[in-house]
Amino acid sequence: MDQFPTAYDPAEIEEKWYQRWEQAGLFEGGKQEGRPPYCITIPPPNVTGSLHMGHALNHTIHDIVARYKRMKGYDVLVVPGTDHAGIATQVVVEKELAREGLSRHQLGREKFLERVWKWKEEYGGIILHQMRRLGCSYDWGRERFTMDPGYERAVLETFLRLWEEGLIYRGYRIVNWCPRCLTALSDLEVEREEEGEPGFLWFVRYPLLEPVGDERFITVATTRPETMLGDVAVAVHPEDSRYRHLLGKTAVLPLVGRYLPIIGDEAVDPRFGTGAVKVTPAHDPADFEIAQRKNLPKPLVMDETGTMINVPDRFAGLDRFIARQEVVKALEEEGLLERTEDYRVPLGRCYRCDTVIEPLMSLQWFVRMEPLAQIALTVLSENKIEYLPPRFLRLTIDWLTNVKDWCISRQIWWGHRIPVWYCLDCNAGRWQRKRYGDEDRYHFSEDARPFAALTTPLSCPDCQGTHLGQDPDVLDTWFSSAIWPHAVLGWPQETKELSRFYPTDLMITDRGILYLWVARMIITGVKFAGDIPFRTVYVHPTVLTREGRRMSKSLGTGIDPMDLLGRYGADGLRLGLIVQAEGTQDLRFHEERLEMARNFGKKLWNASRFVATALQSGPCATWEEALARNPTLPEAWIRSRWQRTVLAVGQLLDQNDLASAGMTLYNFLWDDFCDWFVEISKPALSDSTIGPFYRATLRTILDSCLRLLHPFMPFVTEELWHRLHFPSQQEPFLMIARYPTFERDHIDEEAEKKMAFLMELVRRTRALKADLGIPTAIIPLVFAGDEPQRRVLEENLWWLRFIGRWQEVRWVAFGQPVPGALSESVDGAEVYLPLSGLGNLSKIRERLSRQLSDVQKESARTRSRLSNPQFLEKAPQQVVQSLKERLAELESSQKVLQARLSALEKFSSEPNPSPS
RNA sequence: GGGCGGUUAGCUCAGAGGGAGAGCGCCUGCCUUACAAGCAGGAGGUCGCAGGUUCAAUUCCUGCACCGCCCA
Repeated sequence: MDQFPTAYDPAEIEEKWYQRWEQAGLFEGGKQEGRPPYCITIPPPNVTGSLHMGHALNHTIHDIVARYKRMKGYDVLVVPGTDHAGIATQVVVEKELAREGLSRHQLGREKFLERVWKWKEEYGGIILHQMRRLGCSYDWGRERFTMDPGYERAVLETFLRLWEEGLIYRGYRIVNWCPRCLTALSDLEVEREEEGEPGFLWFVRYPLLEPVGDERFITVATTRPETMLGDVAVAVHPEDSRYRHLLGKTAVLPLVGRYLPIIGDEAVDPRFGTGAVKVTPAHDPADFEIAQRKNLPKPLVMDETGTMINVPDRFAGLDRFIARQEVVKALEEEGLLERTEDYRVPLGRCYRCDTVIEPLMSLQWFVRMEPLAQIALTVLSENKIEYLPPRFLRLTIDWLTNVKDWCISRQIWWGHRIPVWYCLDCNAGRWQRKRYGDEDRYHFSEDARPFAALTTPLSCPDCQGTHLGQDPDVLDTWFSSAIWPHAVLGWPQETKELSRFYPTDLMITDRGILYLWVARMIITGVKFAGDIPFRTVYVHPTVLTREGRRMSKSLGTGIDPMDLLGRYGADGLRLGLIVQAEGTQDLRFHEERLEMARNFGKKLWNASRFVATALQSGPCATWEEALARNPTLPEAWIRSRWQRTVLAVGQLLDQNDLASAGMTLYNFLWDDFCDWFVEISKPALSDSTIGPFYRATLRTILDSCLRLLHPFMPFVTEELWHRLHFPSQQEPFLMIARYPTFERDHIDEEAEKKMAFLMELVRRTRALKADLGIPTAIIPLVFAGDEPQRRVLEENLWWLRFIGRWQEVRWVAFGQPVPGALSESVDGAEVYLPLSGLGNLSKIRERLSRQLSDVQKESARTRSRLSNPQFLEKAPQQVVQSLKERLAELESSQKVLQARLSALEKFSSEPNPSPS
C-alpha cells in the first residue's frame, strides 16, 4: 500500500481526480445504450458571469443528482452551456471599449460584434471552469452557447414558426427603457428598491377652463413633473365624491396650454396625492392603459435618450432631469405649484448600468401569449410536470392564467437579430435612417410591411426589388433560452439525443426565474418539440446572507464561492452547502456548516486511515466468510445500522431531500461507525478468532459508505476508495461504481436493542465518573440485572471493559445492598460503581434531584391524564395502555432515584467508604 | 391591495394529533497509539400571540402580530 498521509490536502486530489475522470470519458452521456437515460440541461448562466453562491448551490444539487443516478445505473447526460446575455455582455464589452476611448457606434455594428465574440472566446468560459472545480460531472463535449450556429438556427426557426401562426406582432407599448443602453429591458433586468428612492411629490394646479363655483383649479400630484408636458387628460376615480362634479369638465395644461378632459377611470387610486392624476399615456404604463380605454392620443415628449422633444422651446432638447427642474421652476413662476412633499419614489434602475429606467412608449415586437399559455396550462393541469415544492405549480398556473404579451425586441447589437426585413421601395415613406454616432439605424414606422425569413433574403417577395432593410432589433435573450432543453439536444433536427433524452428529467432552478424562463420552456417544449421539456421542476432555496439579506455584489454582501472552495475544498463546500438547503426555506448561509463538512471530510480520512492500518495488522476474512459465520453483537448491530442508512439515504435521494440524505450519512459515519464500531473493533482486531471478521466488516461498510457519500463528496471518497483497494473494486473508478442497495437480511432489531442497552450502560457509567471528576479512571463495576441482561453483558465484556474503562464486573442479586457505591439504572438493570475514594458528589446530587423532580412532574401529569374518564373512554386502547406502562416506569424510577439520593446522603456522611 | 412562505434551543433549521430533535455555538474534563478540524460528559426550549376543534394541540382550524418573497 502507498503511504497514507496523516493530513488530507483537498487541492491536490481534486485536481487529479477531475482530470482522470474526464480523460476516462466518464462525464460523457449517451454512450450506454443498454441503460435507461437520465438527462438534465443546466440553466445556462450568463456568459459574462462568474459563479455566485446561488450557482454553487444549484450546481451542487445538479451534480449530486447526476452522480447518484449514474451510480444507480443510468446513462446520465448533463448538458452544460452558457447564455449570450445580450445586454450584460454588450455592456461589458462597451466598458472595455470605453477604456480605449471608443464607443460601439464608432466601431460600427459588425466590428463591434467581432469584438464581443473575441471577448466571449477569451473570458466566456470562466463560469464553466468554476463548475469543474466544484466537481460537476457534465458532458463538456456537448457544451452549448445560445449563439452557436446550430442554436441560432433553432432560435430563428422558433421565431419563424410563431410568425407564421400570426403570434408575433409589432406595436407601441410602454416598456422599461434604459436611456443609456438605448434598449427595452425585461422586468427582470430592472432593479427596484423595495421602499422606493428618496424624491418628491409635486402638487400642481391645473386651471379649469371655466371655473366651477369657487373652484378655479384641479390639483394633481406627480413625481415626474417633466412628463406633464405630454399630458392628455386629468383622471379621477369615478366614485370619488370630491371630484364627481368635475367629470366632463376641461382643464388647461400649464406651460403648454393644451385642453385636458377630466375623466373618470377605475384605475385611479383616490388615496394617492389629491385623488386626481395627470394622464401621460406615452410615459406611464397605467396612463397608457387609460388612454387605450378612453381612446386618447399618446404624444411622446421624450426621445430614446431621455431628451425632451415635441415640447415648448424652453424645454426642448433638455435632458429629462434638467427638464424636471425647469418645469418645476416654470410652475413656480406661474404660481401653479401648490406644494412639494418628500416622497419615496418607486424607481427602477438598469441592472447593468444603474441608469434610471424610463417607462417609455416605443415600437416593439411582441409575442401573443394567450394561446401559447394555454398549451402550458393544459399539460400543467394534467399534472404532467411535478413541481418541488408543489406550491410553485400553482403559482406558475396563476402566472400563465394572467399572462401578458411578451416584449421580445431589444435595441442592442449583441444577440439574435430579428429575422424580419422590409422592402425599402414598397415601404417608401414608412422608414427613416437615423444616425447614432457612426451607426445607421433604420426606423420602420408602425405601418411598414415586414416579412420574415430564415436566411437573408435577396429580394422583396412582392416587387422583387433588392433594396431591403433588416429590422435593427435583436431578440430578448430569454427568447433563445426559452427553447434550451430541446435546442441543446439538437432541435429542429431529429437527433438521436433528442429521441433518447427528451423529455429531460429534472430542471433545477431558483424560483426567481420560474415564470420568465421555466414557464416559457414548457410552452416552447410542448409546442415545438412535441412534449414537456422536463418531468420535474426542482426549486431550491435562495442563498441569503447570514442576516437574511440578498447576496449581491453591489450591496457588498456577496461571498465568492471560489474563495470558500479554496478554504474548505470542493467536498466541504458541496456538503456544507447542501445540508443547509433544507425544506422550502431560503438559506441563510453560515460558513460554520462548511467547517462542519470539512471536519467531516477529515474524520472520514482518518477513519479510513484507521481501517487501512487495521487491514494490514492481520488477516482479513472475505465478506462471504464473515456472512457465513454467526456475528458478534457489535457486528450484527453495525450491519443493521448500516443497512438502515443505505435504505434511508436511497429513499431521501429519490425524494430529492438531499440535505437529509447528507446528514443521515454524516450521523451514521460519525456516531455509529466511528464513535462506536471503530472503537469496539480495537480490542477485536488483536483477537485472532474474530479479528479477521472485524476487518471484513470494517472494510465492507467503509467501502459502502464511500459509495453512498460519493455524490456529496466526490473527491475525497474517490481518493480513499483507491487508497483502500477494496476487493469489490470491479470498476476503475468509484464515480462509476454501483450505488449500494438495501439488503434487508442485515436488519437485526434484536441486536440493535441489545446494543442500545449496552451503549446506554457505558454512557451512564461514563457520566457518573464525569460528575465525580474521574472520567478516565479505570474502576470496578457491580451489576444487578435479569438473566438475559447478564448474558449479553458477559458476552460483550471483552469490548465493554475497553470502551467503558471498567476494571472488573461483579454480579449481585437485585436489591442486595452495595455499600460505598453509586448506582445508575438502565432498562431496569442496576449498575454500581464502588468507590475507593471520594470525588465531588455535589454534581451527582444536583443531577439526581433534577431528574427526580422531572420524573415527579411527569408522573403527576400522566396520573392526571389517566384519571380522566373521557380519556380512558375515547382514546385508543393502545395509547391508554402505553401511558399506563409509562406511569409504572416513572413510578419505579422515582423510587430508584429517591433511594439513590438517600444513599448518597449516607455515602457522604461516611468519609472513607470501602468498596465491598 | 391580492397571493404565498415563515415564526421550535444562543444561531441556522428538521419534526410530528398522545413522552421536544439535529448541526454549530456554549460549559466541564481529557494530547486515551485513526482523528485536538478530535474524544468524553453537560447545560439550554410554557414550539410568535389569542381564540376554536378534540379525551388530548407545539402539531389541525380561525384571527392577530412580526419577518420575507411574488403579483398589481
